This record gives sequence, structure tokens and C-alpha cells, in this order.
Amino acid sequence: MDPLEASRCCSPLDEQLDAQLFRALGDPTRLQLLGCLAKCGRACSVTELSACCQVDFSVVSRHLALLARAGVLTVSKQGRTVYYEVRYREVATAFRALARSLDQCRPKQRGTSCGC
Amino acid sequence: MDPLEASRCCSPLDEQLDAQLFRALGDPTRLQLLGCLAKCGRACSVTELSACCQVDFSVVSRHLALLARAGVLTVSKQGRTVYYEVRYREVATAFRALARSLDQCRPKQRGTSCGC
DNA sequence: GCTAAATTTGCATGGTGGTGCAAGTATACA
DNA sequence: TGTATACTTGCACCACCATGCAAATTTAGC
Repeated sequence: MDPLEASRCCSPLDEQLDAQLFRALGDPTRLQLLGCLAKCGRACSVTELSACCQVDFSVVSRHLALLARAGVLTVSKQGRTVYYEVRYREVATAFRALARSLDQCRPKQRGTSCGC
Repeated sequence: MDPLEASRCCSPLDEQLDAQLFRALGDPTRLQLLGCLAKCGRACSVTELSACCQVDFSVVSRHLALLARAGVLTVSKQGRTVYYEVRYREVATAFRALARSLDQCRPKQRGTSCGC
């Protein structure tokens, strides 16, 4: 199959290769925040999380909001405190689905690529 | 656990949250190329792949080289033609490992976060 | 060797994004 | 009502990057 034909060929990959998601994860500071938050295992406030980075508090606030928009984090507000938490299940599921789609595209012995 | 403590706490996540990888995947044109290549299921030349995008040929060449540097593609040269192919197994494995690490961080009923 | 094909690389440009500071907003508490 | 805390937003700045064009490089074929 030609790559041009393949490009016109629908696959779960088309939705799973989400530029917004990967773009959100493509910044070192945001990854640091995400790692911090993930390892923490609970919802954290912006103030708490800003202690993990060297960047300005406002920058942390923006990064967290961006990660939430990308679907990586959830937001919840209690009083004047804003809590962010990792969407463990959703993110893990998304990555597994992507891995699965890649596997299905992979040419096994004499497989016919993604079979679409 | 405090997020600051968590940040000092080692986890597979520290390596799996690879900014270079996500940054490489964070561009629409590169994702288009990757999807095209993945669905195609075989090694493709730069010329073939440039038919899938609207951008200039040289841009495609640069994008593919970048994806290869990030570990997403492999390169092989035959004569004057350069073939790129998706590292299906490696990429899928990386995503699954990341999903697994996230799951382990996730606070189950009374889990102790990532257990580190 | 010469020409053409396939790809890479240099260069300039425009746009986007990460950052810090300061001001603004929202909420709790006295 | 006033003040402090938690956070967001406007603004400016700088760096990086995606892009296109043109030149350079590599290699196949005559």
C-alpha cells in the first residue's frame, strides 16, 4: 500500500494521534509538574505544585490549566484553592489504545498492515 | 505525601515522561506523517511520504529526521533513497510502560500512591 | 564524467510559545 | 469592611521552531 492511500485510510490512529495532547506533554516544565502530581497520587493545589518547579507561580498556573485543557488533569476548586489531579485512568487508557493501534498496524509475518 | 517530596521520589515515570518524545509528536504535520507511515505498515521513502503532506519536501525530510532522533522511526538507506519506518514495537512498549506507571501511581482504595 | 533523481542543509522569515512581572479577581477570615 | 491568601490574566520579551526557497550533497544510470 502506498502511504498516500494509507493517509486516506481511516484508523483509530487518526484520533489517537492527538497533537494537542502531545504538545501539552512536550514541555519539560509541564512534564515535571505532571510527574510531581502523578507520583504524589492525590489532588494538589497550585501553590503546592509551584514548589516543585523553579518557574514563576503564574507560569505554573498556566501550565496546569493547559494540561487540564489537554485532558491530562482535572480541576476542582475548594474555596480559594484550586486542586489539580492526574486523570490516571483516562490517560493510561489513551496510551494503551494508541499502543494497541500501533500493534495492529505493525506488519507481522505476512500481515496486511492495518487491515483497513 | 507532599508534591515536593514526591518530586524527589524516583519512579519509572521520570524516564518515561520524555519531553523529546512528546515534543516530536506535538506537531500536526509530524503526526500526519507518522499516521501515514504507521497505517502504511512498511518502510517508506521521503518522496512517498511528502505526497501525504502539503508542506515542502525539505520540511518533510526534516520532520522525519526529527522523529527518528526522538526514537519513533528508524532510518535505512538504499542507494539514494532513504526509508523511514515506524518503530512499532518500541513505541507501543514505551506507551504501555507509561500507562502502567500511571496506574501504579493511581491511588486505589487505600493505596499509598506510587509506593516509592 | 555527465546528468538526473533523492535527499539534506543553509538561510531568512513569520509565528507561536514559555517566561516573569505586575495588576486584577475571588474568597476566607477577622 | 478591610486585609490577606490563592490564583488568574494582561503585557512585553525572547527564544525557538515550522516553513519555503535555493544551493549543496549523494548516488544511480548512461
